[in-house]
Amino acid sequence: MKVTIKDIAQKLNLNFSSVSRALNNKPGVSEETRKLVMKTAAKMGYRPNVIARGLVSRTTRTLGVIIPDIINPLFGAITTGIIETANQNDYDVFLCISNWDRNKEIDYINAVQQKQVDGFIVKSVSDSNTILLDTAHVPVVGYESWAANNQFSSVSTDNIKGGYIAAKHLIDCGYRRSAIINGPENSSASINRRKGFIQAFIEHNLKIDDSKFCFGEYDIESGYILAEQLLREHKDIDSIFTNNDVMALGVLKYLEENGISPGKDIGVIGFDNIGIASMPQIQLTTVKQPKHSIGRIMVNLLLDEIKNNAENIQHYPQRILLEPELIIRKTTCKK
Amino acid sequence: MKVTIKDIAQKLNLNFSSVSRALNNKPGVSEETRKLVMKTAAKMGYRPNVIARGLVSRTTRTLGVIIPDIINPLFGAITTGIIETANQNDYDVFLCISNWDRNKEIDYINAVQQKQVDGFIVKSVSDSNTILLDTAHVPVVGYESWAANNQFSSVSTDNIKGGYIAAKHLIDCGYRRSAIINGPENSSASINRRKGFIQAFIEHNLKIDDSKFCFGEYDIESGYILAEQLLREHKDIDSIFTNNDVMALGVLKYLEENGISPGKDIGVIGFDNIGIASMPQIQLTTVKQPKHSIGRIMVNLLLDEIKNNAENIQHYPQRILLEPELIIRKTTCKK
DNA sequence: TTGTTTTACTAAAGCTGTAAAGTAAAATTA
DNA sequence: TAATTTTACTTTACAGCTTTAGTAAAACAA
Repeated sequence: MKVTIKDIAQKLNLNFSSVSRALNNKPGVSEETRKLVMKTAAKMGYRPNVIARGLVSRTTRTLGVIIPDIINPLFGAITTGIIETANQNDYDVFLCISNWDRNKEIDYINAVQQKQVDGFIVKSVSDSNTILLDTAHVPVVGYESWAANNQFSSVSTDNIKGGYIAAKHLIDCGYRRSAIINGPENSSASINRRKGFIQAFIEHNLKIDDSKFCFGEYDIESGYILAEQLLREHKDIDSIFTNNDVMALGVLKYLEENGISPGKDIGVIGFDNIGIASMPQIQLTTVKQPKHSIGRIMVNLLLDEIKNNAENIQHYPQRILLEPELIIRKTTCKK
Repeated sequence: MKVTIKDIAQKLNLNFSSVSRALNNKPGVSEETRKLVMKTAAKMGYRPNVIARGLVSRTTRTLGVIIPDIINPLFGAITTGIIETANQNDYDVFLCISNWDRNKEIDYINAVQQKQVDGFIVKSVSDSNTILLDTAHVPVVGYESWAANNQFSSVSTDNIKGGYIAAKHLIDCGYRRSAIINGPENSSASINRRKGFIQAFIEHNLKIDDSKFCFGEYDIESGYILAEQLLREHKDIDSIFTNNDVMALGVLKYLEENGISPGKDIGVIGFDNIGIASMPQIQLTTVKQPKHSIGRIMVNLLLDEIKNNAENIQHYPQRILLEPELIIRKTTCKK
């Protein structure tokens, strides 16, 4: 069925290792033989079994990528960046979707590691990362994983700064009584964005009330439910900072359904700058993350580490922080 | 470094094949030894190298998936369905994004095939599928590939019917002069949706003008540009059928920016039913595809074929057509 | 006790490829 | 022409695992 170098060798009455060298452009075969081998290989439809090759070289040119969810356009864009950059460097990607499930994440790490990936890119749900690191002796780059574990490199947007510029913008617009719709309580992104947000309020001698922090999942429903809850419990809220755009969409949905005009009646600012945020019907003010670049940078970092690892160069984990950018649209414009 | 069965064998003064049998629960080892091996393997942190195992079994429990784009929520959802179902069956997935580029697609097919995937799921951009089939002797399942090549199985929504119910709904709403914003001219989905659409118009003794068909890419920009063009060239258009929701979003963007009220001034119906379509600010009427199921069904079909292939059971390509469903929202409500 | 069967292993081959070492013939040098 | 080097191969080993065949010892039957 499948053509191997042995089949080629047999056909040409050559030893299979000569065929190997001919195909790999290594010395030790005459130009004549090499050409003959090449031609025969092409004619027979030979495709190297890179798996077998990997057994010898102990590399697979394959990366494992574990992401919570690709329907959230944030991760969709990051994943696209990852896959594109990996492919440009002749790596393929095992894509795993943990669906925010800690156990699934661990299962994936084990399964994919057994497939001998050369490295991992992980957006960890909980911080099972540590386990990963101990058991897998494989280079790893995380997204937003620094706080949890600085044994391996991490890339993220500067979330403190992102929270800060979000708050600063709200304050500049004249909002004074903000609420925050956070992601899960233990999410480091959420923690840092909140931290930066509060910091700006303090710097402007404004108080921000703990009771106006609420926590949920990073999805539309959560945004919707928490908006309802917040606005019911606190009549004085004049603006909401949601920890991502998808949640902000939920907030906007609630506002729309209840005849509350975002921007006028209440300010809303999100995080990520997903595509839909720019729709004229939405016009969500948000903090942009360089999503595609995040993917690209993570891969480049990982490939570096893989290379260093192969050459036994000492590994120093790096933390890369990317700049957030304020995108002002219509959901914040009190003045 | 990495623990192999040989390391375990050496430690226990056993032959490595006894270790192999012990770990795989095959007969030929005493219960005592088996337990000892198991315990030692766990203690030493042994992880089987499934790659090496695959060399012997000639399977990798890996699928190759080639998709044009995962930021379009349609493919995001299909891909999620694929990955989830694959994982439930202990398969991993190489995800490749062709970015609607025919050559990239071919490159991917070659690259991934060399990694000995057990099967392919492909949403082909052009129909390079044929090449694939000839060179790769590997089971393949396509999304919307039947018209192009019925050598391998294909799953899709019944696009003719989808187009039909879209038109029927517009007619029922009282619209009479529709335009169609299609995808690329050679897209089979686009062709079939248009065909069904026209059919409904004919059945209702209505005429639909060829000059109101236009073609573009499946993205927001295309929808935007073509809406502008259509409405400039044809003042009488009362409704637009776009071949997917993302394009419809572009149309809605144009309408919003020009003070034209969708639903009232002009009817808009999309295709796919992506998440944002249900946002109150959007409320896009559309034809729903069972996206997640499409992914699931493709994987199940593929795994069946892989199994049959292994058992040398004759392969008959199947065509699976799923039911589209009309989702009525606010962008169509003339009456 | 001898012969047979079963048990519990070991040895070796094979999956596909790379790489290092070995060899015979051709080409070069003295 | 003989000695040396180069060329073009072949042989062998190995990557990590499975599988088949082979073997020695233990268990059993006659």
